[in-house]
Amino acid sequence: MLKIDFKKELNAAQYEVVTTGLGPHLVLAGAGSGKTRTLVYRAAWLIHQGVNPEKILLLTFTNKAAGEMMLRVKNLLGLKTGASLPLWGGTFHSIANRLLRAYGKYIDVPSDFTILDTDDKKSLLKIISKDLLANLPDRHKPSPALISETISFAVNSQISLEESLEYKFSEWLPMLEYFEKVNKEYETRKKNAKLLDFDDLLLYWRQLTLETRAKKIMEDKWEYILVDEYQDTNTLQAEIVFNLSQKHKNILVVGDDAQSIYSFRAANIQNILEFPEKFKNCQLHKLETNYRSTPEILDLANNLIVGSPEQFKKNLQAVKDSHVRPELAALRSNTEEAWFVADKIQYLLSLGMRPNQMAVLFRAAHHSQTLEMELNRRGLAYEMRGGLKFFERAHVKDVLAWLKILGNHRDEVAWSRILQLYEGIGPVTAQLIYQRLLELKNIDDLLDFKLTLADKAASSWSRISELLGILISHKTENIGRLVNFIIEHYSEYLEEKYPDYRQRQDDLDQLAMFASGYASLELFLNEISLQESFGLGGTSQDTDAIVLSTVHQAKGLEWPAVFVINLTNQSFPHPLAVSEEEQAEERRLLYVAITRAEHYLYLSYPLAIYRYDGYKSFQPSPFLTELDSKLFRYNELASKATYAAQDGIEYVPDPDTTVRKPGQFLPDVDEW
DNA sequence: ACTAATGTCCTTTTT
DNA sequence: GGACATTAGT
Repeated sequence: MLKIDFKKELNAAQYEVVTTGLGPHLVLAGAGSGKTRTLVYRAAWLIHQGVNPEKILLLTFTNKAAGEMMLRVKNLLGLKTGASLPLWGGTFHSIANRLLRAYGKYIDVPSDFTILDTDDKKSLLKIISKDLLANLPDRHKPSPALISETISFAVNSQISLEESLEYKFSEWLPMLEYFEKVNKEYETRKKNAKLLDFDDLLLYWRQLTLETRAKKIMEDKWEYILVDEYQDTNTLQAEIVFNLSQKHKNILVVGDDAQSIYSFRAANIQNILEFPEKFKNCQLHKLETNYRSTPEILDLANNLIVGSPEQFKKNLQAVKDSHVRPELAALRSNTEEAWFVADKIQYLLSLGMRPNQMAVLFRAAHHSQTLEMELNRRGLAYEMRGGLKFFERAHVKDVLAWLKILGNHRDEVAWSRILQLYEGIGPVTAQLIYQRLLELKNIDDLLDFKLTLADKAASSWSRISELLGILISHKTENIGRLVNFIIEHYSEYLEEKYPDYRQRQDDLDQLAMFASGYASLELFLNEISLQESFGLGGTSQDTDAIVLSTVHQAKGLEWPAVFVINLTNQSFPHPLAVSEEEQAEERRLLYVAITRAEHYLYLSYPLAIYRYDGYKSFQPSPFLTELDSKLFRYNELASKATYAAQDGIEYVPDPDTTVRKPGQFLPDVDEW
């Protein structure tokens, strides 16, 4: 094991946390204060103290964060990158998945369950919804997405369906009974098909912590629990943490209440606020030194968060040297905004900055579209994060559905997806076939399974069973090979349905390549459903590309130069965020965006966006116009729009304002 | 029962 | 501009 000079490599506050005694600890860590570093060193310190690494559980918020943290622990301990670390670490969902595969039997959860992602969940709810209220036109029924959210929120907050409905979509309260019926049926169908959704993973893990035998196993397994991003845990997760730490009481959680941005997913800020009451003799620590950003950027962030009703008071101090003030730019349209960003990027590149030192952040995944086109036009490589993931793309899911059937032939969602790809098979026939398929004991029985169907459906079924025959007989072979069989069969449909089939074909080839690295079907299916694997979908980790990301996805990351675009009154705060709490969360979201930047920060917004129904004009985000104007450098339009907004006037740019072209948005007043 | 064509609505964030 | 629901036709 490497020798680590803890005292030298950490600041005083971090050192205190890392080397603190046992028992419960709450660490309030501001943005950029070395939160991850502290957690990583804490794990290493415990190990240096002679703690068996297997006794440590490290819970994080995203798989990316987990991967990075495990890597850093390894490096710190002097282990090779490829070496396996006996310490368990991951997201709540991925740990739950591992546990349930092993110990689910104690609470009647089959070990070979399939995980439903959000999209799968919606399709199952859609099937059920159709069945239950066939006579009612859809416009009078809540959408599957709405039902899904209501159920999810209820489970994760541990409240009733009624309370969840009242809180989230009170206008649907009159149909509560329908929600309950759908939910009940949803539970039944999941059970029959051996399906677990994301919420079930947490729900059953909590159940495991209450079951005597499983509880003992977990207590023997972990004596030290470390949790990152605690401000974004939900009620269920907090209960799991509480139950897990009852025996040994060695629990250390890190979080920042100013960065709580997941309440839509039932994150409960009370978890962190009430931690000291819930855990007796809890020690409170604060990390208030920011190592990331320049004082100018921090001033802006602090000024923004002043308007937030925050419970724990922190005062973030910068240690970096002063630099330029952040720049605020208003542009006449979203096209101009894209030119502006692209011009600035090329300017920074000319200063010698690398593409991967820059990121463009935005509120919603589709806000990047115009910019993407512009970057493509200029031949600038970028990596898109947020929005549809590789494994959520329609064609990828189609191919995966075959593998899922192979792994669990009762998977209703996968069957329904595949069957309806074929001519002559719609929802009704698909359901009929599925019901018959339930008679099968084993997927192998499918080889001599006979069905009577109408002409078109019958010929489709024979094509389906032909492929299944091939797959079943090669079941134990390399997964990449299986995927190739499926692609061969599927490509005809792909070319017909999608004009951009070439690109999609590439995706599938990548999938085959990726799949060939797995030894077993179970392992493969397991991992993809929680998206634990990186580097798929056209980009790999170490590509030198500009990052385009939603603010949510950017959480925990940092870049020397950050652009936050589309900061209009119609997107930040998002118009659907109406309540005071939601507005406060939008403010924290912008806070997270701003605090990602180390040296350069550009905030911009278009005054108009061209859409299908003509130009629509916008005003600057209220979060911007309320800020102290001395904190920015403004371009001409931005200063006019800001003054107008402060006087409560809508600003429309003067048509005589000099119109600029791409390449003409170089710095007006750049000071460096 | 399914498909193709027409009409209508909304447009967030994610494990 | 696109997802999705409804409607008319096979």
